[in-house]
Amino acid sequence: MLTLSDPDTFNSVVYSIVRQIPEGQVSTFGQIASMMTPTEDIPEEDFKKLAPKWVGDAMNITPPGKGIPWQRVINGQGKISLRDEQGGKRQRRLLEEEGVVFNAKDAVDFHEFGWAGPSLEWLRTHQLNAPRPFIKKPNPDDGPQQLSLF
DNA sequence: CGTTTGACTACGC
DNA sequence: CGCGTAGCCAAAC
Repeated sequence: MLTLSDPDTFNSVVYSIVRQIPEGQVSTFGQIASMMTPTEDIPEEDFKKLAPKWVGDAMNITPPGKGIPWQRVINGQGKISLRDEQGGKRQRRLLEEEGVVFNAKDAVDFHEFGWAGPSLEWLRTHQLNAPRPFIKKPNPDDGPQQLSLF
């Protein structure tokens, strides 16, 4: 069983997930966190609140040169979370070089660039949950609103 | 040493 | 819809 309360273990799981994000797509801290299940030593409700922040912490100390596409992880608003201005510009540049587009609000449209998550096969072999899906924007022309996956 | 501060989010006002 | 807070914890002040 994974001991996700151990930061090193938690981070290694995060990195393994981030490595799956394809070029030109983005994930979020919350989406990555949603794939993980808390171990018994932490209440689930606490984990749900804290895991996204821990994912952010993991991104903050991403080991360089190991092929971890850290730039593809942004916040739930579709925006870059780096506080450091230089770092933020660098991340945006890296994403734009991959073809990711930022709108006028400096946000990425998940419906266009959001990652649907790893394959079910990969998730199963790594004992991870399917990620919380993005909610599709209801199109007024589509009649009654309905929630659909991605 | 005590305090502040984070690549976050969900939730309650 | 905006704003503050809780949740854990290590590192920097």
